[in-house]
Amino acid sequence: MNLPIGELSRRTGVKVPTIRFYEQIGLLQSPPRTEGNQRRYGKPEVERLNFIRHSRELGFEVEDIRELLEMAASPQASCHQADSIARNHLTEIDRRIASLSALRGELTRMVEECGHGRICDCRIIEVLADHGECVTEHAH
Amino acid sequence: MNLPIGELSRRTGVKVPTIRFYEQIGLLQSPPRTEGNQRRYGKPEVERLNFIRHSRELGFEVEDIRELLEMAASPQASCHQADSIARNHLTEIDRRIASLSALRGELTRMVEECGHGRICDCRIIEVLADHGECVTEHAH
DNA sequence: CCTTGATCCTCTAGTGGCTAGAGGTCCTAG
DNA sequence: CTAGGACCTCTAGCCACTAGAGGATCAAGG
Repeated sequence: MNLPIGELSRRTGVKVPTIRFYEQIGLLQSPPRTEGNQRRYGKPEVERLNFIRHSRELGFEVEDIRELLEMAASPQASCHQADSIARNHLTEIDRRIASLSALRGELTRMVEECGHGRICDCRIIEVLADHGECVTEHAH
Repeated sequence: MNLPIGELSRRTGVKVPTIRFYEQIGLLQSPPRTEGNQRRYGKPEVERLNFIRHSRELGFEVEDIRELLEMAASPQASCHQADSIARNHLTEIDRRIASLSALRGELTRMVEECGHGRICDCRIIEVLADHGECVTEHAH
């Protein structure tokens, strides 16, 4: 277990530049180096990076992950804060889903009403322009 | 109709720096200036900017909007391309909704299973760590 | 021991779509 | 003529990476 960065990358599915980036912003600690200045990682880093990857996949922001990692490091503490981060995130996801669904509705209507004729009669352009006429190039 | 940028901003709901930004990236043409070098806008710009704002609200990317604007400027052309842009966007929206919903499911399960006890027993942290034990701070 | 080529290093800059701030000029009402 | 609000340009920052230049190191084969 003395993995170079490429191997850590393969085991976690996190790209090499991203790993270095995580180190730079302090999500990962600086690992020990070889004499030739190359990073070498152990098992704890594999786990920590998997934790980060999974959290990112679930859409948590880096700042949230920072807190979640701290919590994970003190197993005897209350998990109230973790719960709160997760719930806030859930609310945000719900908000995004709602907004995307509304948007989907408007887009669907737009596309369905398009008569596939000239731009001038196109509902898509019309809806975007938000008024009853074609938008004409303005000669000012 | 010889509006300063602040008035254009008020009428379209697009912030002043954003208008200047749109000009910089070529979404809006450079308007005429006063002797004192201040921008003055007319009605066509109000319409064009409303078109842009509405498109952004619907989640279209700037490159898409660039094309849509070009189309809107040639009203006799076929609207096939507009239709295609809108359909692609709709597909992308569907993809995002699906992905967020899946994520919502996992998050909900996580939050519901949290026993509100110690981190060590917390499903949230456990799921994120993706294995059966608490993640412990690695002393290397 | 030496070469080869894959992997590693650091550093800078770019992505998208803005937003913020510094430091200065202009416009207009009183 | 002055005050202060609105305007100007320019640079830098946001998020979470990604790309690329230009060079060093490592491990395996000859």
